[in-house]
Amino acid sequence: MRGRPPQPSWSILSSSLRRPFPNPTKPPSPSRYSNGRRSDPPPPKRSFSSSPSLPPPEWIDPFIDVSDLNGHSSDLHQSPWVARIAALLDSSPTMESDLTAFCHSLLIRLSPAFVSHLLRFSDAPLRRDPAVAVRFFRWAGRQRRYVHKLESYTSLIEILLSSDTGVEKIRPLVLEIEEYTMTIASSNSLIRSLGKAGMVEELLEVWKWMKRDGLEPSLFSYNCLLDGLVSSGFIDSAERVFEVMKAPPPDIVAFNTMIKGYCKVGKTRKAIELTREMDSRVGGPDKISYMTVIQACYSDGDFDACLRLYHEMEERGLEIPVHAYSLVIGGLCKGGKPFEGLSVFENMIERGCKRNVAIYTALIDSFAKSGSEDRAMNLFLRLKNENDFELDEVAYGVVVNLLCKAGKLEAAVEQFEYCKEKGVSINMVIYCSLIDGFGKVGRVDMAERLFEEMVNGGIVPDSYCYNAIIDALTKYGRIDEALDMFRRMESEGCDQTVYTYTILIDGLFRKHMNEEALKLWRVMIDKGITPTAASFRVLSKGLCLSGKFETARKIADDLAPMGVVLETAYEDMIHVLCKAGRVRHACRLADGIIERGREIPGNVRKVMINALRKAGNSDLAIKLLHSKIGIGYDRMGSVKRRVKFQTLLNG
DNA sequence: CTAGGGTTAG
Repeated sequence: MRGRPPQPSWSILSSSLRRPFPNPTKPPSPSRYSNGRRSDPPPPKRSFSSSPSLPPPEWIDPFIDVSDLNGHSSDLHQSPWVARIAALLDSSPTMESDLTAFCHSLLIRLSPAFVSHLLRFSDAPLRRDPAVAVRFFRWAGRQRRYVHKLESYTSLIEILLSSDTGVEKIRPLVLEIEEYTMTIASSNSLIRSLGKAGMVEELLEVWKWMKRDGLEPSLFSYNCLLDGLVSSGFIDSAERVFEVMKAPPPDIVAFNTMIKGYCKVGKTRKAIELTREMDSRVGGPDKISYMTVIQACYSDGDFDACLRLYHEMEERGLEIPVHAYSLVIGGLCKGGKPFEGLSVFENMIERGCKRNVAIYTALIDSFAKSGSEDRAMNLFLRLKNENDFELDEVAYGVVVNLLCKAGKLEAAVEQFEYCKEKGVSINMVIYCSLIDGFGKVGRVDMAERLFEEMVNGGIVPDSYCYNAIIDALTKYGRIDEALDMFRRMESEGCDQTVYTYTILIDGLFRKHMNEEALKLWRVMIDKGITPTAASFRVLSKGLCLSGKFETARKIADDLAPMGVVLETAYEDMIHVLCKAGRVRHACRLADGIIERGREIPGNVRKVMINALRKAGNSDLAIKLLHSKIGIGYDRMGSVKRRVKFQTLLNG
């Protein structure tokens, strides 16, 4: 539950949603104006003038009525003032005084509608520059006898929310709105933009004011509220709103918003249940409902569900977006089923969907990883010769990687050089595959050269790259240089991972630098890096083979309270000991497990039986096979004890 | 008279 925001105060919603707000009297206004809460501003009084000798300044409007000229009943043209004022709106420090001087010399004042218009329309420079918009808004507000329209507030807030302005700057603006009488359009606009920005507290304020002014939220209002709650992670609140929606009842958008909400918090099952409910309530899920849940299943790694949902979409005759195909095919590819992926892909083409590079890349990668390198390469070469596609760096990345993994370094370099020629950007991933590939076949010099070429090209290597080069150096005995790289990583601010440590610990043990290896393990633990089963396997192997299996056992014991999942730690150690022919030690370790009240798993017994047989001790092997050692119980006094391996060794 | 979904590599 870490990182989850606190639930907003529900009281506001529950009181206002359950019964209609009566709104008989308006609260006393804190406004400095005498006409109660602000609604539209008072009509500007033309009689006002600061100087009796001059005509009064004129309030200018954003539109001019030209209906008299052309005979149409109502024809509005934008006033030429709009462009002239807009030209003054820039980030210059004298913007305010320029505006004042301009208006003063031409005897004009900007009407509230004029200001609202400048804030609303996208051709005004204010859309791009929120800071200028705020300055203009504040300047206009200081004009004599001027009161902002509510729409100016909503437009300004929209501008601020679409930029990266901090929430703290927007909050006070929202609070100023309290004095206005809400309109359905303004409250909807606010609910939508506040919801998008995750300003749920403010959104609920607006909701309250809306109710206060006797406005019934529309379906649109409800849906924006739901979306706001959902995108801020308040799924419980959204759920309660959804449940009280009666008039209007939830529509397909409301359902889809809830589905998104459940998906967001990881409740994919609940989301799918909701799609079932849609059949009887809104005439069934649509393509967006399906897209949302397919996306969630994909993120969960539940690729079977992706495929099932896709089939459902087909049965219902829904239009299947390309992106749905991408997810389904991508899922099949990741799940190691490239042939099934290909068949869905063919369906997609039949239906006239546009092919894309991402899907091809996924297919190529999947074929390669499930052992059909030839097929993968053929597909790639076919695409390369077609002119419909520009293969990107990801596609080349996949191919370079597959060639490297197959040990075909010359072919990999060929593609790499081709990328350079054709201007396909060479990124870190491609370098990384090559470094790893050359390292794995022992051409450490090439791996090093590529690493330096990458760095000189301005790429800052990440942990994958460092791990690849460290692995190369380590595997071919250059442990000191590997350790140099390890330190370089640290000084460059690149995080060392559990893989980095695993590689080096393994390398150190290979060089019989047992103390250093153990020390490195401790450094890793101290840094708070969670060990993996593989990392412990490397450590325990090294320790066991150097006769320190007590130390290994103790470390495994220490890890358990850390909550590290090393279910197979002891089994791994027994494996290592058996493989090294130290069956006696393996037995002692197994007894240690028994002493802690655990059973020895069947596969571990099998390993021990095989080890005994290999060591030429087939008698003991058979005895173990037919005994209850490690799994059954002995009667010792009144206490149940599992039969120990000791009994085997004692004859 | 608005709103709800969005991928490929080490």
